[in-house]
Amino acid sequence: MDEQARIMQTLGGVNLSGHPGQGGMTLPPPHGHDGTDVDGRKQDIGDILHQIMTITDQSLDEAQAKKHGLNCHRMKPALFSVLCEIKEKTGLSIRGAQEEEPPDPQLMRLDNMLLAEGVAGPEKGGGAAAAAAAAAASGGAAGDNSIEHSDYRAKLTQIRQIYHTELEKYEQACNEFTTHVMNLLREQSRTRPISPKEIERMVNIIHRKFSSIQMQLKQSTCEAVMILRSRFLDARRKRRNFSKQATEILNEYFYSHLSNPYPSEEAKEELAKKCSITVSQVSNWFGNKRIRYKKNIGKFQEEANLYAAKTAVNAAHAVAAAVQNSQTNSPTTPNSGGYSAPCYQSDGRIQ
DNA sequence: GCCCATGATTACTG
DNA sequence: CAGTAATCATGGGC
Repeated sequence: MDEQARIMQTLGGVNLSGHPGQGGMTLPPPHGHDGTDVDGRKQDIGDILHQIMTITDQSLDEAQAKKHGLNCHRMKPALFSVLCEIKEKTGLSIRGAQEEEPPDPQLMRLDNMLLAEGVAGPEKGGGAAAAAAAAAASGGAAGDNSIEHSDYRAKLTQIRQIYHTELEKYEQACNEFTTHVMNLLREQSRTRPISPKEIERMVNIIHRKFSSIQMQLKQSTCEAVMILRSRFLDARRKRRNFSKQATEILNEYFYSHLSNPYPSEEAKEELAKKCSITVSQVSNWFGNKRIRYKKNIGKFQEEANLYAAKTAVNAAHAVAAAVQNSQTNSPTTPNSGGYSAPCYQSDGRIQ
């Protein structure tokens, strides 16, 4: 039994003895609640503190001995029955205070969220749920930010681990404390009447206290997941300019198909591969480009001319190479960029 | 720090 | 569901 328990036990024992002032542990008489005697109360508290501070193993042993003496006292059974009687009379108020706890809606919400995020619940499902959540958050664009996905999963796993460790700790502490209190009460029940109901009530109080701590844990875990998610979503929205090369390839395609700048799915895939971006990024790019070009053709004129010239040079090179090729050995016509024939005029305008 | 360019998102349409 | 138009939010030049 630890020091605290011994103190409590001693206090209980001494209190019960009804002989304050003996045995080195004196508790002040109950105080009036008028609040006028503030100085006196301070003095009392000071006394109590002093008594606690001056507790020694010796005084505790003395108290134990006194308690033992009391237990063996011939008047003890009579005193015990009187206490039982008093208890019986005051028991009504305790019974009246009985309450069945309805499930806390906030706790349920937190539980549901933790379950949905894969933090609570079975391990295997957790990872899958997290991955699914991540995929859903990315708008279904598969594979485009797998780095963030794994990062997200790793962080979520970390949160999950911390959550479970803490939860376990709380549970253990709760059990330990409950056992401790029950032992204490059992011990005390030898000198004062304690009904099983009271013990149950006490256990309930302890459990409620611990579950409120658990609720805090759940709340902060939820917050952590939320922050992680928002960061993840922010990262998704973060814009990175495409490489110069990629923009060039896209522009070349756009201006060489100015009459119909709608790449087919295959063309998009090819462009995506060439630019090291996703198909949806290619679609975004063309969507943006079309609308921006249409809105201000004048502004893009120079660019259009530039790419028209570029494509023309490419085509010329291709032709030259083809001519050279045909002159040497092969009858086939090689393709410079892999694109279809440009359908632009020399000034870059749509045909 | 401002301002324009630009990639991403969203609401809407056919 | 692809495409349009508007809008958001950031990058980057000045």
